[in-house]
Amino acid sequence: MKISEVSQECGVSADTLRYYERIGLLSPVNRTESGIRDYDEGDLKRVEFVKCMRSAGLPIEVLIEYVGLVAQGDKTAEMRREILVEQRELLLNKIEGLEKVLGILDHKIEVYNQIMLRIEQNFAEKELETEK
Amino acid sequence: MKISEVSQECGVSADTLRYYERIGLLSPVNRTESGIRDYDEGDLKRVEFVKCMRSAGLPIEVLIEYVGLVAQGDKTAEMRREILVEQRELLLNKIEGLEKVLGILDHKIEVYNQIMLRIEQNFAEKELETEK
DNA sequence: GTACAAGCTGGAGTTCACTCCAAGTCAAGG
DNA sequence: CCTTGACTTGGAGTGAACTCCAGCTTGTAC
Repeated sequence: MKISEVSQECGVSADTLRYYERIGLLSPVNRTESGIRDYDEGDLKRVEFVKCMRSAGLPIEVLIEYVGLVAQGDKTAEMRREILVEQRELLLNKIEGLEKVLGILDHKIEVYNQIMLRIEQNFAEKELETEK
Repeated sequence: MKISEVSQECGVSADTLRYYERIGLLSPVNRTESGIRDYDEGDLKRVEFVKCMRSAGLPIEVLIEYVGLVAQGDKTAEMRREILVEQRELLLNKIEGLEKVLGILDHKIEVYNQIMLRIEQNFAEKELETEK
């Protein structure tokens, strides 16, 4: 599978895929003899994982550390778990913060709805007055 | 109230407060005759609002548009409501996305927990073997 | 009244995460 | 074979949102 196909499949630009590899966020991908990247299923999965975690705002640095630990094998499992637990906690806090803001927005919208209603009523009253 | 106090109170740096004012995200604050900013309750509220919306990732550009409309008075109420509704929708989508990722993280952590458990068991078994 | 902390301005610098570019190599169709 | 489009690299550029700085003025404590 070549880079353009992975890009299409995963919704990640080819530039970004190369960038991720360069900074060590994706382990080096196999190449054809002429040097063109040839992604396999495992690569696909790793790309999807990174994409998913990035979509939740996990910093690239943390993910680099994580994939570095994966590369070091089983003995780093505990450290990886700790990273995941920490990021989970941060994500939960973030979601809770966003939900609060969502509530505030909902409230503000409700207030605007009331205002719009009153303006409409005012308008209707004026219509009536004009008819008199 | 001077800038350092507002900064303290709202958890927004003085630099950021000046920056927000410069780009029109906060309406110009009253000054003492010598030119030093003197924030009033209304300013405080506006700062809190901006801080709150920014914390949820609403883009500065959108907020500038919004506060611009507020400055234009009642006739822009409907437009403001539309902005809020749109941003509410975006925020909701974002939260839903984050919740999905949270679920994935939870699942991954659970898998790691199983692994850690197995490693511990292995360890215990080896201990037993050594005792034999 | 003299330090010195805090305020001001315009502009430059920083960080994060890409994104684009130039210049060269490679592969498939006609 | 030759064109055309996709791939390669290293490095430069971008955009969002601050953050810092130099050089100046102002307010406060002793």
